[in-house]
Amino acid sequence: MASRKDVAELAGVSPASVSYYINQNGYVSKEAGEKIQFAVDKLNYTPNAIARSLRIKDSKQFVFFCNDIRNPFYSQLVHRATKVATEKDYTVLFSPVVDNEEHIKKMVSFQVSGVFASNNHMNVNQINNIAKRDIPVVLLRDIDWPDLDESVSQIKVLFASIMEEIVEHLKEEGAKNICYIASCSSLNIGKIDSKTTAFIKASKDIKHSVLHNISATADGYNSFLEAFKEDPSIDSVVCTNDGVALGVLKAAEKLNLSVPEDIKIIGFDNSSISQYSNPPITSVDINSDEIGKIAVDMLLSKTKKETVEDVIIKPKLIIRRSSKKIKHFYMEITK
Amino acid sequence: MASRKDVAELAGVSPASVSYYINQNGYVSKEAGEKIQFAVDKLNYTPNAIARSLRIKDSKQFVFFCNDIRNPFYSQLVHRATKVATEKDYTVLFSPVVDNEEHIKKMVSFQVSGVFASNNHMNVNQINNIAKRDIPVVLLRDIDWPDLDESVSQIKVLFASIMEEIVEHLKEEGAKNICYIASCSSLNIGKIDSKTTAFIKASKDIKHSVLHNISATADGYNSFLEAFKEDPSIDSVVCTNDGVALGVLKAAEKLNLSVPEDIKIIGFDNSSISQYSNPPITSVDINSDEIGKIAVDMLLSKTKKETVEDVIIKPKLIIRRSSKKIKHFYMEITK
DNA sequence: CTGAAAGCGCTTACAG
DNA sequence: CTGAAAGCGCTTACAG
Repeated sequence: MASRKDVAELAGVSPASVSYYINQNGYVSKEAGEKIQFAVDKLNYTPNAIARSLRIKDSKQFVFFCNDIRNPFYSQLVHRATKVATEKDYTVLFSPVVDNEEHIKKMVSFQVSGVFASNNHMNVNQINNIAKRDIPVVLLRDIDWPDLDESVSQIKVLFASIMEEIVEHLKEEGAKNICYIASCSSLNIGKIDSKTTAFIKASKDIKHSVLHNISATADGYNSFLEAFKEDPSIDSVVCTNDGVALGVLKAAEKLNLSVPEDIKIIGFDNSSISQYSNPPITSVDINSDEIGKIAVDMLLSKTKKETVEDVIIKPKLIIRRSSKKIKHFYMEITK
Repeated sequence: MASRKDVAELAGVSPASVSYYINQNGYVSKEAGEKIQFAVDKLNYTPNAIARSLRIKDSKQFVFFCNDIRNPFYSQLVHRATKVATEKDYTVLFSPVVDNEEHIKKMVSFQVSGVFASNNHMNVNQINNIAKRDIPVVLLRDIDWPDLDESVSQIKVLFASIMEEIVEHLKEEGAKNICYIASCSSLNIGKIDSKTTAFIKASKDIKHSVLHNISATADGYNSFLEAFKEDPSIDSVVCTNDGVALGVLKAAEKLNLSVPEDIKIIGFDNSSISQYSNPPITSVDINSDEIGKIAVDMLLSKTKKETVEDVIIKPKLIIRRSSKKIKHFYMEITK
């Protein structure tokens, strides 16, 4: 691997001039520039980003802690975020390991320029420790943490209002007993996500129940089979994501229940699964693509020490045939 | 941010001793160790990974170039790979930007320990350039590159045999005209992926066609609508992934075609979409989870200069109701 | 316009 | 058992 020194030698200039030339700062004569460019091409030289990072005390790497990119919500978010980061000449360190103190420390120790995290599987201290090191942090807030370091910027999704809208819609369609299938675990105190909290609050006037710790399609399928056996009066299921909703739909089919007549199903994320399943599934559009872009933009602003306001995301309910009887069949395909 | 020097001062030892203590090499007395540990805790010290990387000329970062993690095949692969890498104390730099020469150079310039790439959206030179820098490279081979640097290790999926199996199966079910929907673009010479090549070869005795450059569900939906309008004799569709297959299924529904009687549909990746859709979709299990683990294991071995054999993956055809009339309805749910 | 020099925070052979 | 010193490949204020 050619280093800056090799380039300088070949070009017959000092190493400093090579730096000045590469970074387009400082003065370097046209003649010297040409010699340097020739040497750079010849040696296929790329500046060592690690050395540069150490010197300027910034690696231009953002860390993304996302518990599970197999969830389309996150894969979309990370996809867009990495694209935007790349355009701005940043690079992203991705990690799905979110509950290991040592690992988090390690990721951050790469003199990282900023950290994005979704807080449903982390704890406040982990986030606060990063923020205390003066590293910009943007949090996709799922759980309300009163003692969060105030330097942390948040992206908040308005689950309270959308859950009210969902419950209202289900009531209009005749729901009497709603089951919510949550991805968060009920066991960990302080880890009930705001989606679940919002559901419980929105359902105070109607019979309801919550199933915890389910996020895969297969788990949705099995857990609904079980839940329905225990309580056949369940007539509506709201699911933490579309994959789970698809599992519930399949379970309903297995139980010979008609959707939406016997059982109404609602998912989250408005993924292609919900648009294209049969019947299409009512879902909530949270625009994770946009959140990915927003997250990087916020990180970038924080990097420049600009003041960054928290961002509020207002989800949209997309009603489809899994929750509403629609007389004339039509294709519910958005966009 | 506390540095090693701060710890040394607080503990009353030399910076070198701190290093020896942290890295568990060299000798440091029990007494000195205790003082150092105290200082580390007090200052919440974490060694600077960038400085360490520069010194040992290795960042313990792997780069993953994956064109689109929104595709469940890749999100599963990357998910598992990052988990395994983390266990081994490596970190992963993820990038979906795969066609930008400068960006690739930049990622690699972090004194990276290894690179994983899927080659369907890159070119040989990009890969060879990395390999020439003596960086371990593992390639998920989609396109056959004769002039690939021989230091590159490959994971090859046996598409030839599985495509034969698929075409055979479709013929048995009465297929006369098969359409393959490919994600690769036909425009770029040398970029036809081996899946497409394998399909064309397997279909030499039957009428067939290929649609290019389609990888999202919506595109699958629209492209099939169009293709069927042009050629209503199409009775089978093989799709590059399950998402596309779901789109085709929806299009068939829209056209009032019965599946599998009028039109047989086959997807790829055996994702939960294919297992849980209605009807369930015949698909090909490639075990991307396992590939993620294998990729990191190979990278790790190459890092230790061990000889690494190429790996052959044999996909499995999972037949479901979208391609085969099954008399007694049952749930085709694997695992 | 150009280069010598200090320093980013580490590791590690070497001398004591 | 411990520490002074060289060096990883850069950037950048400073002197010429």
